[in-house]
Amino acid sequence: MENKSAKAPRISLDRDAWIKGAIAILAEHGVERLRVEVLATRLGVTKGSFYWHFKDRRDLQDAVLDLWKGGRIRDIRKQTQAQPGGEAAALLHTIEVYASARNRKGIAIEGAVRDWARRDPQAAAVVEEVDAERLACACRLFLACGIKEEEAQARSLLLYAYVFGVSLMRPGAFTSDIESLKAWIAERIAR
Amino acid sequence: MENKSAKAPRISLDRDAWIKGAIAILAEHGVERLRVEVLATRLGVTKGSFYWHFKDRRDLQDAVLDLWKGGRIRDIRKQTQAQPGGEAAALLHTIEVYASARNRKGIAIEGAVRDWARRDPQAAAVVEEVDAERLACACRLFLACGIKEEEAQARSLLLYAYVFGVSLMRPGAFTSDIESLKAWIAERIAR
DNA sequence: GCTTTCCCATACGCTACGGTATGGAGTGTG
DNA sequence: CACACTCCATACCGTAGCGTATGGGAAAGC
Repeated sequence: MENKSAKAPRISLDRDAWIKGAIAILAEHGVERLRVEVLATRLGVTKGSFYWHFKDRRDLQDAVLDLWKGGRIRDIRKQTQAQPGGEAAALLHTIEVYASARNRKGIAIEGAVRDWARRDPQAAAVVEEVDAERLACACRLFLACGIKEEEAQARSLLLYAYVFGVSLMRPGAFTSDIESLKAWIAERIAR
Repeated sequence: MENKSAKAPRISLDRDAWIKGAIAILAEHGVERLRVEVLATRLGVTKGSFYWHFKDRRDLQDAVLDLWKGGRIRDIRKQTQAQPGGEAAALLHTIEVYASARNRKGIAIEGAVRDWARRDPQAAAVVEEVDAERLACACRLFLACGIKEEEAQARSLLLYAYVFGVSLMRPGAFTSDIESLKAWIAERIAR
């Protein structure tokens, strides 16, 4: 029983609200389940609204990729900026941020996008760009630590491959103290 | 125009043929696209046949998981058996096998299953079992190399996380000589 | 030859979803 | 007040896919 005077104050979604909702579904269920009717229902409207803001489903997907790409590049630059002398700490911090169990939502999105990229060229291109930026950022830090070019590149690749790798493993039953293992690994990568 | 005397000799699929076909689709398009009608068409029959061999779609999926699990466990045990003194070489060989660009089909299946595991508890359980077995196998090799328990565990985790991580990265544009980078990384993990 | 069993085809109902067409309520704007 | 613009609802069509019901042909056993 909704009172007429208390009814929803004409919310009026914009493109961004749709994209954010889409990213949420992406994180929870993957691209395949990112459907316009489902998303519309979730946002409390019908798909009639969707097709006013977007040309079609693909249009939404492209917007999602764009937003994600921008956010990731901004984030990695922020995470890897270090004052002179603090580069090693920044590296450990980066590993910590990406490999830790908090940041759940971000890891879920990351995984969904990477899976998406395995079949979609657009998504693959975006992932490649983001990876390149991240590798470059890490590489800069290693170089600032006095490590020579090729080794810096190798360590950067190892760093991100490891970080993304653990995100899709479940080393739960492997050992009692997973954290000390991760600490050892971080040291081996960064130093 | 099919000649009556030349028509197909009553092929008669069995459960295994369906499962193998399912794995092929899994590798190419992921679980979400593993549909019984599509699979049936691909095998040259209709879904009437499918529902004779399987209870439902889930039944097929479980069979796929079972077959994959068995194969992976058998494979990792075979890959990691080494004569005394050859353990370090076996480790490098393991990295090489899992991280190299050949073995494409296997990597594709691996990726599809891991993505599958992010939403399906059954798949997650299977992945966890396989991971545990692989970690244990690698750990054994490290221990045989004279590395102490905790470090062996850490290195094993690093090994597989790295290997699975590179499988979903595209470090193509990062450097000119990706192979020497991978060689450096393999050395750092194994020795 | 007849029956049983195996394997598959056909036909059906149902749901989910993409995309379009169209109307309509709300909010400004002249 | 008339009009236009924005945002959304409703209705509709077409396709893909799951699962079921049922029949039918081939091979095997009797």
